[in-house]
Order: sequence, then C-alpha cells, then structure tokens
Amino acid sequence: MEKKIRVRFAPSPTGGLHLGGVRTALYNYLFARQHQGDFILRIEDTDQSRYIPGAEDYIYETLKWCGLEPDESPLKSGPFGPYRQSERKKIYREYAEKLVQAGRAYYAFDTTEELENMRSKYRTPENPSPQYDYRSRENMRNALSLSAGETGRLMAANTPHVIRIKIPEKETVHLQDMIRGDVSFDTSLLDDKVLLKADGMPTYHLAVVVDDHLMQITHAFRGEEWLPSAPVHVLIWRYLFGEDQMPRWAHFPLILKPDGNGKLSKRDGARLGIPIFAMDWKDPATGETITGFRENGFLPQAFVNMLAVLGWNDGTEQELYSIQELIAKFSIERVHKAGAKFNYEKAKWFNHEWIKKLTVAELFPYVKKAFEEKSLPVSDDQQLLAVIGLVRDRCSLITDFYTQGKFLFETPKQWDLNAIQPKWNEQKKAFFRDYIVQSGSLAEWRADNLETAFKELAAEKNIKAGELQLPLRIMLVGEKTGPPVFEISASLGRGETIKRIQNLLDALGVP
RNA sequence: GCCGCGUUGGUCAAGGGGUUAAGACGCAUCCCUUUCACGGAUGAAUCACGGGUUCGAUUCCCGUACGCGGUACCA
Repeated sequence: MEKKIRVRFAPSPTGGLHLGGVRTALYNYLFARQHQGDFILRIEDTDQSRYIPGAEDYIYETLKWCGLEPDESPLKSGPFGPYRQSERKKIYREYAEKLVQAGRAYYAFDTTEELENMRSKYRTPENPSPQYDYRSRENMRNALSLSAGETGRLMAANTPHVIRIKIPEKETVHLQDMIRGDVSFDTSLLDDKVLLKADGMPTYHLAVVVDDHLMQITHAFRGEEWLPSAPVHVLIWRYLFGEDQMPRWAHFPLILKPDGNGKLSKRDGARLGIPIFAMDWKDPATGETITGFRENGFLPQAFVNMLAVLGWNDGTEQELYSIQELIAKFSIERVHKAGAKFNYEKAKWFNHEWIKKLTVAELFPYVKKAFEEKSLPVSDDQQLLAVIGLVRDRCSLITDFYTQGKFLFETPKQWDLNAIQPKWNEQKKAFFRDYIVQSGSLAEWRADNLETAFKELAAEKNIKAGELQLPLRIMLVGEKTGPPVFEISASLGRGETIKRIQNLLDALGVP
C-alpha cells in the first residue's frame, strides 16, 4: 500500500504572511487535496529572539480567509503533535546527540567573539565570508580539535556549546527536485552548520528533518531560498533516518518585486502603494500597519486564483480557476523554475473577473462590510442588492462598490458645477422644473419610463436630450461618472430624485 | 569572491528541432455608450549574447553576460 501523502506548510511567526508565503501554503494544500493527503501547519518558532506577538494568529486567520485550512496544526491537534517547534524542544537534542554518537556531529564551544575573530582573520576580498568547515574546524574550540579530556571537562562544567554537523570533505550530494530535476552540490563547499543552538533550540536544519520524519511528511515543498541548504538536509536525513526515508523535494520560485529586481519585501508594499500581505498586518513594535489584499478589497477566491497562476499554469489558456479546479489540475511538475514579478494590475483583473463570476447574493456580505467600514451602514439590504447588480461590472475591488454605489445612500454634498455651468441657461432650468412635475406623475417609476418621459419632454421643448442628461447626472450623483442615469434615478426612487434635482436647481439660483 | 538556481514582448506566460512564436494583463486606436466604466474589434511589442551539433535552432550542448538566492547559534 502506498504511504498516505502528507505535506506541511511551516512558516515562522515573525510577521505578516506575504504573497510568497501564502502561495507556498496554497501549493502544499492543493497537492495534499489532490492526493487525498494531509495538509499540516507546523509553526517554526525556534528563534526566540524573533518572536512577534500576533504573528501566529495572523497565520491562522490568513489560511482561514483563503480557505486553506490545515488538517493538523497547533489549533487542531493530530497524532503527530505538538505542532509548534518550541514545544518540541526536548525532542531535537536526542537526535543531535545521536549524530554526535555516530561521529557525524560534534560539540563546539566557540563564543560569538571567537567566531567573529576567525571570520575576520580569514576574510579577504576573494573570500568575504569564511566558513566553519573541514579546514577551519581544526583551529576552533570543539570536540574535534580538543582532547577528549578537555571536551569532557568543558561539558561537565556546563560550558555553553552548540552541536555542529561534520560535513564530509569530498562528496557530491545529489537531490532530485520535482521542479528542477537533479541538483548537485560539492560538500567541500558546505560549512559545518549549527544543528543545536546554545539555548538548546534546534536550528531550522535539524528541526526540519526531525519533524518531517516524525510527522511522516512525504513531500517537502518550500521556497527556493532553501535550495542552497538542501544538501545539508539530505546529509542529516542520510545520517539519521536513511535517504530512502526522505520526502520528495520541490523548491518553488520566488515572487519578485514588480519593478526592478529582487525578492518581494514588505518595504515594496509601502513604496509602491500596493498590498503584499494577505491581510492587514500591524507591526506591534512600530505600530505601523501594512495593508493587505483582503482590506484592499480582494475576494479570497481571486486572491488564491491569482497566486496559483503566478508561477504555474496547466498548459491551456485557462486563467480563471476555482479552488476545486485547482485541486484537480494543479501539478508540481508544471510549476515554473524562474521567479515571477508580481503585477498588481493583473491581480486586480483577477478580482474583477471574480466579481463578475459571483452572484449578487454571494457578493452581498463583502460589499455590506465594505460600506460599514466606510461608516456608511446600509439599512436597506434590498436596495444594496440592487446597487450591487447595477455597479458590479465596473468594480475591480470590493471597495469600488462604495465609490461606485455610495450615491444611492447619500445625497451629493457638492456638485461638479464645471460640467454644467458653461452650457446652463433659462431654457434648461425650465426643462427641469417641468420634468419634476412630469416625472412626478409617472404611473410607474422605472428606468425605461423615466427615459421615455425625459426624452419626450426634451423633444417637446426642442432641446437635445443628450445635453440634458449630463446635468441630470450631476444633480443625482454630483459627478460625471456612474451607471446609466435613468437606472440611477430608478433605484433612487421618486422622492429622492426630485429632491436632488431641486437641490441643484436651488444651488444654481433658480427662482 | 564562492556555490546554487534561473533567462520567450513592459509584466504573467504557451510552445519546444522546421510555427504567421498562443493567450492574458497593461498600452494604443476604433466601435458601443450623448457620462465614466464594462464589453467588442484591431494594433504595436518577445525567444539575453557568442560558439557549437544539425539540412535547419527560440527549442539540444558548451561558454559568456545578466538577474536572483545562499554564504548566521534567522528562518
């Protein structure tokens, strides 16, 4: 029987989740669902100095918003818990010691200063970052260079120490990446990475291997920034559990900043005025808020869709996918090798498409919330439903519903007078006075009736209807934009329409 | 510096020894609309460079350039 597919998303709770992080979660999720496997959320909080309050909750909320709920997580325990690495601390020491016993790792007592001394001593323009490796380790204070007695004495005295992996001198480590194929590394270029830190916490390198093994992870997918340290992980697998037990790897391409080059960072969001985090993230240290896609008016379906195709496609022309379609069609092998620049305009296009795709009823809760956030609570749900239908095609973001539809719920406070004054005259004033009366007696207040009445009256008075429509629009909405003017008038209702016409007539000083 | 990974229009990208090198976003023009959008049509714009291999390379190989990532007791 085949082993059950198990994948994990393993973020560090150090801040908001940006596009790349969510996409990694998404690809893991899609792969798990496609194979009826498990999707695990593991919190990698081994660096206590980088602990950020709220970051972990942010991860849960983001996954929830995106619909990527894990099968096992710190919140939803399973048979392989705990799922927070800080709570697994004691597990790692045991494995680190095993490596020491096997001669594949060793104790090292170097202080931060000693390490810095070594680096500055060997640092040259050609070698700006000297490594702790097979050459230099003999000159450092560790169990390999010290006598057994001295090491024993230091250990007995509880001297602060780390455990480092002993990287073999001349080997080639191969890795089969599901996206990149065979990737190989020369071990003589690798350094003796710290596995267990002085505070007893593991580094990522040890923790990822131990936990992937213990949690029976079958496929380990992560960002490309991990590729250079992958050979270290392969070696740890080999020494601890056997390479045949190792999960299959895939390293996802990075998401790059829209302009220039480099990995997308939170700075770019502020700099370019675009969201890069899934949801608003308030930095507890600075109090600064970095805006998110959700608050910018993105639908989760669109956000997920956009992310899925940023670095993957199924080879057809299809661009719009529901999560179900993604589960059916996604494949790791078709994920790109090269990084992709993020394009906010295209992201908005996806959202626009999803706004058109959803029903008015499905849109309703999002739009209602958007109005509430703008301090314009809507009491009449029916009316809001009607507005959604009226303006949806011209909205790219949920927040656009407010700008496009607010006219219905608030009387214009000011008018774009420049649009009408130049051509305004007595004749037109008279037209609107009469139109108030005429339309007021209409049997049915419907857009088509209004338009007919309006045009008939214009013809009667010998004025081009087109020249009167703009003034009417300004009266009703205040500005030159918006849905067809008679549609607006229809949803506004009789009383409000007349009131608004009268308002502007008054403002223009009609006797 | 060294190591790794990349490189098809401005961006996302399909393709993969012989093609008019798809499609989408954006842009431009036109149509629709007497508003602004939506929508529709059309258009401009691409295989990083140099060597091979081959009857033929965007596609395969090797270099070079460029970009990114890594080079921490961070993940």
